Amino acid sequence: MNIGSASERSGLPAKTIRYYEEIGLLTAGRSNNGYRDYSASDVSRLRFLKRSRSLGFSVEECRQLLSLYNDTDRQSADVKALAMVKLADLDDKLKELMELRNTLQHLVHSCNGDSRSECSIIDGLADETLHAGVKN
Amino acid sequence: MNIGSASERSGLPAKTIRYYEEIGLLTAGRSNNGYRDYSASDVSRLRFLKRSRSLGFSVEECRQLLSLYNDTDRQSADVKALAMVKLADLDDKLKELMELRNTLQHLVHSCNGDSRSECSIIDGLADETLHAGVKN
DNA sequence: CGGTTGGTTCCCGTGACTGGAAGCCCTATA
DNA sequence: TATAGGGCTTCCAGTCACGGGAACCAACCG
Repeated sequence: MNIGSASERSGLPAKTIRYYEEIGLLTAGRSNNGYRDYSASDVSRLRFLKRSRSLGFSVEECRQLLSLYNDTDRQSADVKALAMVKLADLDDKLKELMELRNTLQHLVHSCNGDSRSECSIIDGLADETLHAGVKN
Repeated sequence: MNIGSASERSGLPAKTIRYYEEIGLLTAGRSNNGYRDYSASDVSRLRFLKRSRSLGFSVEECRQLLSLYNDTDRQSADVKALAMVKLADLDDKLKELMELRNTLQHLVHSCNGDSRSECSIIDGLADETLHAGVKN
């Protein structure tokens, strides 16, 4: 099938599929007219990539996952190890974002939000000691 | 003071400070020798920028915040409105990341992680119906 | 006077695409 | 059969927020 159908069936934009080929993630065959030609299993792999990307794996991590996907002799422990690292990354990122959110919420709550110029958000952004203060 | 001192006192790399000047965020004066020359209030603004960036504001949002910072006649409601939008963005992002994390954790838990090739993580990544299933 | 450090500008690279231009290929319709 | 359209191709540029590094000038130290 042409790239348009593969795009539709995988949910990935054609541009992205060509990009993945360019970086050697997934190379399709070519028809006589020069068009890219995708098989059903290519579409499966594209879907695999889409889902892995949407779960926060980087393209390089997807490259590893895809090779594990393609290798039917792999050990599930290898996959699990990769996923657990990613899970820990996500937890770190979540923690960081939560702290950030709490600091910002603290700033928002402390601001009157009226027509006066005094603004504790601005003051808080200017004063880095507030950051540590919020953490406690 | 030179850019090195401004960098040290603000905590921003010199590269970043030059970049901010290039995009018109904060323009410093120049000494006779052509070096950039920073005042104490420039350093305050740089610190303000650093903190705003670290709280998840984009450079364009920082541009707005900085103009509010510079404008002593502003109304605190304007600042609060901007901060609240950002807070809502952060909440959205957190929610999305949490779902993502839970899906991944589910996949990790369901995998035996042994030497066999059967791997429910790989299966889960290949099968998008699992995603909806995890949400419920 | 030479060496080191710290400024300057400029350009390239990052990650993961997205948009757009120029041109080929295929099909449907007048 | 001519042509209009849509889909496909490649290539180039832009995104965001810088970071690395080259080539060159300025300041300072011994």
